[in-house]
Amino acid sequence: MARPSQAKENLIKAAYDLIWENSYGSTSVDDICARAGVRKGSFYHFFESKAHLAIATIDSAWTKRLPVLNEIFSPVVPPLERFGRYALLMLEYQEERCALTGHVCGCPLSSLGSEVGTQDELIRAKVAEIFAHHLRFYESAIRDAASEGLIDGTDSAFKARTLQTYIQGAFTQARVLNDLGPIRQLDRAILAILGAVPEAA
Amino acid sequence: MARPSQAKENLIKAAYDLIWENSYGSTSVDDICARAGVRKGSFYHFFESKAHLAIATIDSAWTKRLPVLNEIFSPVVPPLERFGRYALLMLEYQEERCALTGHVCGCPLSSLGSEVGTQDELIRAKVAEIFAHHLRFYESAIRDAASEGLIDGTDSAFKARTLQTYIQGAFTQARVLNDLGPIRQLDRAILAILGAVPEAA
DNA sequence: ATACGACTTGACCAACCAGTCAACAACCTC
DNA sequence: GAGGTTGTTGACTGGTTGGTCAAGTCGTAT
Repeated sequence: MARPSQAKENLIKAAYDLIWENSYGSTSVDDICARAGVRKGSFYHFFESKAHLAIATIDSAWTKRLPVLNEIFSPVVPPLERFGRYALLMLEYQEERCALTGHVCGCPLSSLGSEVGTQDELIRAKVAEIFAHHLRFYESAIRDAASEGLIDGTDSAFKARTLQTYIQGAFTQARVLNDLGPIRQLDRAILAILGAVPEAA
Repeated sequence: MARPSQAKENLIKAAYDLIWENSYGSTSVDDICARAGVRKGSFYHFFESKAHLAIATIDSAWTKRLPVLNEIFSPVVPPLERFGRYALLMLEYQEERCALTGHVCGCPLSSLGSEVGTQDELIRAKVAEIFAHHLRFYESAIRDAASEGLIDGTDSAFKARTLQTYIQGAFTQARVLNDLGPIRQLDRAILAILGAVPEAA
């Protein structure tokens, strides 16, 4: 039935890389097609618009990220250590990207969401959706940490939101300053925000 | 000598508003000229490129913001109250913009810096410069708070950086979620991050 | 083997993009 | 009021933008 084709996957990968490294607005459909080795006609066979590709890109990235988060934030892992592992993973991703592109690229979701947030409601909502998923991991780890007496347990939801806001800020700042410093401090700052003594690494 | 003209100021104001509300990439020189009521030829009489206008926009905004910060972060104001006033001002700005545009717009510097950070080094560096200025206000207030015994005084520089990262995250998140919530929580979260009991408002 | 739908191709479009330019108008100084 | 500088105008360019389309190609289920 289906004629086998890697075009769709190639387009998603190319778009993800180009938008992350540059920006949504400065990445043209032609750029994406060129990197993917796909003709523009095929692009519009798979995606009805550039915005729809961006959304597919987010979905694809989330599908790949979810099992990783499930592992890191597994209830088997000591609650505070989950954040340590998460911070380390984020640092590794950023270092890898930075080595590849010569720039600190920050969070692809954050950058994209901030760029088009006021203009493309579909993309904005999709980014917000993924953020909401992340928040659940933070909340769960914070509640577990509180129940083990590792941190103060009042208003876990507020702590989780604060943490997410901070993490998002770290990525944005790293990109703007073109400096991995904020990502390197992620681990320490998370523990500080949670009010934990930094010995759970 | 100089023929009086408001064109330059109009262009800066128009660019500031349009880029803040939308994005750098999606704001064309024609758009800016149209809103400013200025012909494109005049644009290029005052600015050598779109990027140079963006930089002039940042400079102009900073020149207007500096005396406000000097007042809020005056040594005359109790250290922790400075953050409270700052948070309130930020909320007022955001509410005003939101009412005007129908969207939570976040921090214009942050959004712009994140968008073009990997592509335009001049703009990126200019945004980073303004961030560095802000950091000094935070550091000073934190040191003052510590010397008054209001908060723990170990590693004020780290606390200031953490705070700035958080504040930046709050703006980005507010924009992406199209929700003033993160800005409304600014006051409380800042005090929590500083480890202060929330009674200095 | 044939037929059908999934995929590909390259040419095409109108709109828009940042930036240019030569001619012109208004102001200030002298 | 003459002259030089500063600001203004609108038409122009060459390239790029997101998106379209008709014609073709290929795999596969029957």
